[in-house]
Amino acid sequence: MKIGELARLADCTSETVRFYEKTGLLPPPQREANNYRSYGERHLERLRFIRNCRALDMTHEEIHQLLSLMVDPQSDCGGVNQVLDAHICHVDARIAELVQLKAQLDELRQRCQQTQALDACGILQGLAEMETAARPERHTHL
Amino acid sequence: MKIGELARLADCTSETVRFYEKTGLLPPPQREANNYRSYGERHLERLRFIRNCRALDMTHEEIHQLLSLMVDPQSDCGGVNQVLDAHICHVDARIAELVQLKAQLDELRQRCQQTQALDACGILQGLAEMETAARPERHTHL
DNA sequence: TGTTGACCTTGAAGTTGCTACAGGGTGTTA
DNA sequence: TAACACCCTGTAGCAACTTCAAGGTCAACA
Repeated sequence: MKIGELARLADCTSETVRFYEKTGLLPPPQREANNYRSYGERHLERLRFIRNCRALDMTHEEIHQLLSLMVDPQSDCGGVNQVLDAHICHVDARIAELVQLKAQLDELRQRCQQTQALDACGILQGLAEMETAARPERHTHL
Repeated sequence: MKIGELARLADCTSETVRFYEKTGLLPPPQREANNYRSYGERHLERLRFIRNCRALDMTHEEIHQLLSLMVDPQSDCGGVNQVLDAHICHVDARIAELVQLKAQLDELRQRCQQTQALDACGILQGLAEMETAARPERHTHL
């Protein structure tokens, strides 16, 4: 099948497929006489796998790891489990960050209960006076 | 004061300051005879304001809006409140997305309780079979 | 036969908010 | 005079794509 059909079946665009090929996530397919890319079922399976991982917000690197761990039929799925556990930790960490951020924002929002002069606005005062409390470094990509 | 001192006082780097100038978030300062940038208190206040907004994960565009809304001393803070409310909505939306994602990941993780052969691993099966359920479009930048 | 339209090709540039050079100039101290 | 910390400009890199430009291919229709 051609790239457009593959993309449709995996719910993405042709550009995304070409991008995955360029970055090594998807192996280069065969070409037809007219230089069009020609894909088979294996490609579709792999692309769907990748898209599913992306739907779970995994990075390309995490996906790469999974794909590498899957090539050796002798190996067990311990590595796979580790990658997933680590990813779940990222998500947990990001949720915690955002919940904390949300609390800060709510507190700031409380400071101005009605429309008033700029000078009196508690939000602007808050934004001016906040201690640029060295914001926690990102440990996640989310 | 010179750029390095300004940056230190606002807890960022000189590169970041120059970047803000280039993108129009910070106005170009005067220059000394040697072409060094020369900043005053007003610049520091503005930079701190920007850094505080960034610490709250606002985008440059949101910050731009706030800064624009602040220049007219006649106006009230209704616009400011709106920007903040919209931002809080973004954070709420992102938290909801991630919580939902976390649930999906936990469910997937359940499918493989011990290290086993790749073929049997419920996680890999899950990743292969998941319906690429057109993942919800991002409405936020977070 | 010509042409329209849908599809394919490559490569480069844009997105966000910086960070990290490279290659130079300036200024103070030893 | 040299070392060193600081400043300057401009460019490239990150992630994961998206968009655009400029063109090639192919089937169908008048």
